[in-house]
Amino acid sequence: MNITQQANGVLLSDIKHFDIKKSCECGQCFRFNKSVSGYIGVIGQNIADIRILPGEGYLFADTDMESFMRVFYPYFDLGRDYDKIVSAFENDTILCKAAQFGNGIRIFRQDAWETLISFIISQNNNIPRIKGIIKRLCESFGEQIQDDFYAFPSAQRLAALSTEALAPIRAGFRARYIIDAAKKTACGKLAIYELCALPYENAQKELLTVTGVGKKVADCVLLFGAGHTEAFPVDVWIKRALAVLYPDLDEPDFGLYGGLAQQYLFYYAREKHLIKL
DNA sequence: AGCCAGGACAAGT
DNA sequence: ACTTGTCATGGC
Repeated sequence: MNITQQANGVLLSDIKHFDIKKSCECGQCFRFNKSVSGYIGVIGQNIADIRILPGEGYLFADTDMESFMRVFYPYFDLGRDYDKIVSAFENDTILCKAAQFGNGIRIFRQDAWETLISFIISQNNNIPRIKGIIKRLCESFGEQIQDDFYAFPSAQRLAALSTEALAPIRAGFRARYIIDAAKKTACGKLAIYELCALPYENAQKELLTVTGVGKKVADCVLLFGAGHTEAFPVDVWIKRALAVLYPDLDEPDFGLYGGLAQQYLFYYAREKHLIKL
């Protein structure tokens, strides 16, 4: 892996296990969109303008080394050895196949608060509409960064709102869940940024105290927003995938990096259009 | 037009 | 402990 300062940004080259398309479209994040030559989205207060340079790598446009190392390096999980993780899957031929198919998927380290709200919104919903609701949420209550790019609104800001005030984002029955999560986070009852330091079970228990957060949403927050790589969110797609791929096992355990296994299986199930039960 | 969506919850067995 | 209806909205 090479990281070099260029005139118009930072170039990431000679990188294995990083497919920006797969990583942005595997359903883990909702704030990235296709651009002319890559993907563009918001990370905290920063705009990530990633341009694909075929055969060369990725150019992170309009940024410098300092910002790259502080914001993008941790977000895109660049310090992790994915080869090592995948090698731990090699005794599982099914998982190996899924891992090969999904090669390049990285687990982004998203903001825990943003992840909580995003996956509350995700319940009984589809990805295009989830993205729309989150977009309206940011445009309505987040701070403008530049042009059409808005930061994710703070818990304090949303905690001051009524469910009626959220009507414009059209979150439906999830509006009151969002407000409840905001209030618990803003007052400190839910220590959202401590979840990464807690053992998995304890962290999950904390999240389950929020109205509208069940096991699946909690596991998504733990995996995508709190660095708990062992979290294994079970949704309808994973249920189908497990039933088809592991018909004899009722609850397969993929270990410490089950979260990555889950992403591979999820991507595999969706892209291969695995039949319904 | 109608089914269903990266579920959770409450009320019923 | 399992099963079922309901929730608000709109993508396909």
